[in-house]
Amino acid sequence: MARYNPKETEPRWRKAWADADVFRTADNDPRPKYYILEMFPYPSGRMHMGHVRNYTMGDVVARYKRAQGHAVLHPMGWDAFGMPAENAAMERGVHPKGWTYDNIAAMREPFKVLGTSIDWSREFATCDPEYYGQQQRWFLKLLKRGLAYRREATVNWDPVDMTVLANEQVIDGRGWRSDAIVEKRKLTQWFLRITDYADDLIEGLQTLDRWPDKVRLMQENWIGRSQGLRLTWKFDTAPEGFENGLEVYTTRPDTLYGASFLAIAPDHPLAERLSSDPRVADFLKECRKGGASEAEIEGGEKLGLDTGLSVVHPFDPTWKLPVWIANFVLMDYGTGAIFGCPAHDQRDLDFARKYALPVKPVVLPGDAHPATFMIGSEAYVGPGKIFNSDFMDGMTVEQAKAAAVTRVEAQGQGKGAVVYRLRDWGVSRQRYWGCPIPIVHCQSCGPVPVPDDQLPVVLPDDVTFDIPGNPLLRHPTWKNVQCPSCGADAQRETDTLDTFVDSSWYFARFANPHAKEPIDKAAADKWLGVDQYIGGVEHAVLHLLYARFITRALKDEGMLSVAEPFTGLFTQGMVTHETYKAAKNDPDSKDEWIEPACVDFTTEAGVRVARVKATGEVLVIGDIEKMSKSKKNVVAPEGIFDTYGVDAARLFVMSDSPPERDVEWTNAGVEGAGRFVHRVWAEFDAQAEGPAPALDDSDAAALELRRATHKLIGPVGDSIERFRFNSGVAKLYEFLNILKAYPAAGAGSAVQAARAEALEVLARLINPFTPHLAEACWERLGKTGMVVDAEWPKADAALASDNEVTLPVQINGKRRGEVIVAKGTASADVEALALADASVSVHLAGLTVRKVIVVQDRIINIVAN
RNA sequence: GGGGACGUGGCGGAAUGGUAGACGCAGCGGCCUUAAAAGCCGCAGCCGCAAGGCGUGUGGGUUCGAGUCCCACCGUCCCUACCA
Repeated sequence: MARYNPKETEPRWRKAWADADVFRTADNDPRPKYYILEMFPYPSGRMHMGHVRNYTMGDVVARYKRAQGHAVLHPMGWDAFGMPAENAAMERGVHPKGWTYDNIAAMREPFKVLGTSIDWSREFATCDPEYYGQQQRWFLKLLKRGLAYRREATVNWDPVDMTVLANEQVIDGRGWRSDAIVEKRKLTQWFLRITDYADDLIEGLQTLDRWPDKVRLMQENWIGRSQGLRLTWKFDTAPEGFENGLEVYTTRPDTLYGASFLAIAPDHPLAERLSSDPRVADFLKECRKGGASEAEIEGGEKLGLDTGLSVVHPFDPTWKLPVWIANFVLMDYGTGAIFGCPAHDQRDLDFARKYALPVKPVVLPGDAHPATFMIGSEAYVGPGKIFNSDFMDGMTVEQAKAAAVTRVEAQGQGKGAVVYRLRDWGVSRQRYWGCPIPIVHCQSCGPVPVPDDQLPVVLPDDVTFDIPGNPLLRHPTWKNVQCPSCGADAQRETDTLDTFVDSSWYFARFANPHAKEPIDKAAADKWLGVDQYIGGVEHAVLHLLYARFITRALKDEGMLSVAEPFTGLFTQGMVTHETYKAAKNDPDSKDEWIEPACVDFTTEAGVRVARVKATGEVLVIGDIEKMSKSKKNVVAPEGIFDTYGVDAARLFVMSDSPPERDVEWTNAGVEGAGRFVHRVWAEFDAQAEGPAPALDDSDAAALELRRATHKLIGPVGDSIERFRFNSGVAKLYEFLNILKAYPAAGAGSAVQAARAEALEVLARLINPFTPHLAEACWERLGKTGMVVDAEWPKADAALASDNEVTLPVQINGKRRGEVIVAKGTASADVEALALADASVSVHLAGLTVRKVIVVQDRIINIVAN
């Protein structure tokens, strides 16, 4: 009896799968298709436990669907453009291209070791010219449709690194790498018109019934549709250029009679118009200083300046309101101007109290009296009846909104409008390692698309990173070209595309990764949408929204047939680990984190104590956190594979926690999974070799085992379908405990026959989770072929359902006994049995039975007092 | 400020409104061993010798029956944020 040796077994089976090329997907496979995809990884060069969890999850489903008879597409690629490669170039003098492809090569190995059932023939990286060239092709089609455009926009500019930073890269107003104070700069940038699809993207969410509600809600909030009124206020005396008045946007036209001031954003054109006044100029300077970091907004005080201008109320020509510049008004939402109704908006109220502006309530809560209702320091934002409002008096808030809009529209001063929080997607990046935007700028022709026969626009290799800024911009020759339109000297666009563009269509490219057009429509029609997409929830409003937008845009371009890229979505939790840090005397000193590999544990006086292995120094056990370099709580998968085996690692991440929740990595946990692997093998190893004897249901023990076997099949499959892998694994553990009670008896016994059946089922049920072990077991059973190609077992319905059931008997909801009856026994008979039961009747002594509830085959409850 | 999720043993967690705590980890006892490790067999929510009682964050409600449904509160976590 040889102990199972994963180190020897696992590579052997991976080779067998590769040799047989079992995971290659044929486009002409007639079986029902199933497209499963995990969010493709960034090639950092290191696989981490999050990858193990993500890709194992997908692999469990992929292998299960294969066994269920689906043609499964399970491809793999690399999200390979982006800043880390350029940072490496700047820090270490390596080339981003070499660095990236080296990383891909380094990561491909552990991904293969993980044993996932991936069709590697479809692999590509987004930095392959073959891929990004096709991306340029469809970008130009979007440009032609007006979905891509250029405009001047305010961006975060890092003056040291001389580059634009994304909002996420600005930390407390400083560049994340340079630590320089970030400036707001106006630059001409490329945008994708995602706002054209705002309504469509909201509506589409309703069709995504296999997405988590949470993600759908996050997208809905992010798009932020609001219904309101655009309203133009006439100036009492109009400043030059604003003769038409000042347009504001409001969602509360019902509160127009409660208005007490107008306020414009500091970067509103009117504010700029007035900045010749030194008071205004000073104030605008003050506002810009603040920066836009969240912390500053949080504690930020509301600042305002009265411009001295006044406007006329739309419903009362004698009513004049002051126009202020206020720091809390945002230029890029609505019209950049608001009317303030302090009584019914908290920000307006704060502002009004500070600058002693009038506060006039116009919405009366149901329980309040008009004479006594007062606004203190809290605005009233609830429902009620309108008052103090002339023609709207007595209306509900909703009625008044409609009435005000109608009146304003009739006066020609505005229009009901829908406004979105969502902004167009700025895709320009002043960076080298991205997809070049295929445009040539010509003095006379303007921006000209690069002609199709000159695509792809390939990144030049001879670039330098010794000084900050965009290497493409300072490249001596690359940008100098002739205008494709007029032939004059012209310059290439040196911005590259946001890497989120790369990941917005890769799932469609997998249908045929070497097509001569961006998307092979026939292949895409066969495979899309992705039946099951799996990834982290952190992409809920970034990647997952962008991909939905691009899919729609490409559909409208006729390149795709589906509007939704991912019909099923699952967002998995993170892999966490305990943290360890050196005890410190000075509370202000920096934490010194210690890697788990350097820590030993003992239990002293019932308390778990962590010590540094080498020195014995006692450590502080910190929080359980996402594995990260900074906390040094990372456990490398490769080491775990080596120590415990790949299957044990896979099994542990699938079994310990529900998949949507975080899982804490513990060595004890993976050891437990490893024990299961060995115990499974021991059962197969103990089975007598040779053909199994015939099944014999007249043997009670054998029949018992057969029942357990057939009862197992449904729940395990169900747990995979419903993404409850931990429960499925628990069922397998439970079954093994049952199986062990039936020792491999002498050859030819009924129990041995039942065991043979149990093992054959078990090998197929563990296959999704521990595929290497499953193959070894299958081989041990003497089966021909590999278990990877075996069908999912079918449960015998008669065996899987009991013909006897144990019914608990409750008295007033407390369990007092049980009766065993044949399944489907009539209620009256069950009731009689229950009342006759000795342990029940003891508790009924002195009580009168009022009612007996019998739930067939489930429970009996006796109501008595 | 707005939105969402979640509170079950020492720990991770099971439980279509129907026997709460499956399964695993840690723990305890035993077997095996010269010994240890591994392995195997058992025990194990809490109080209690037991009978029994109490138990799913707290307080109410619906129900024959609530971890599960409803209301309020407390706590933890996540997302989002001067969005007019």
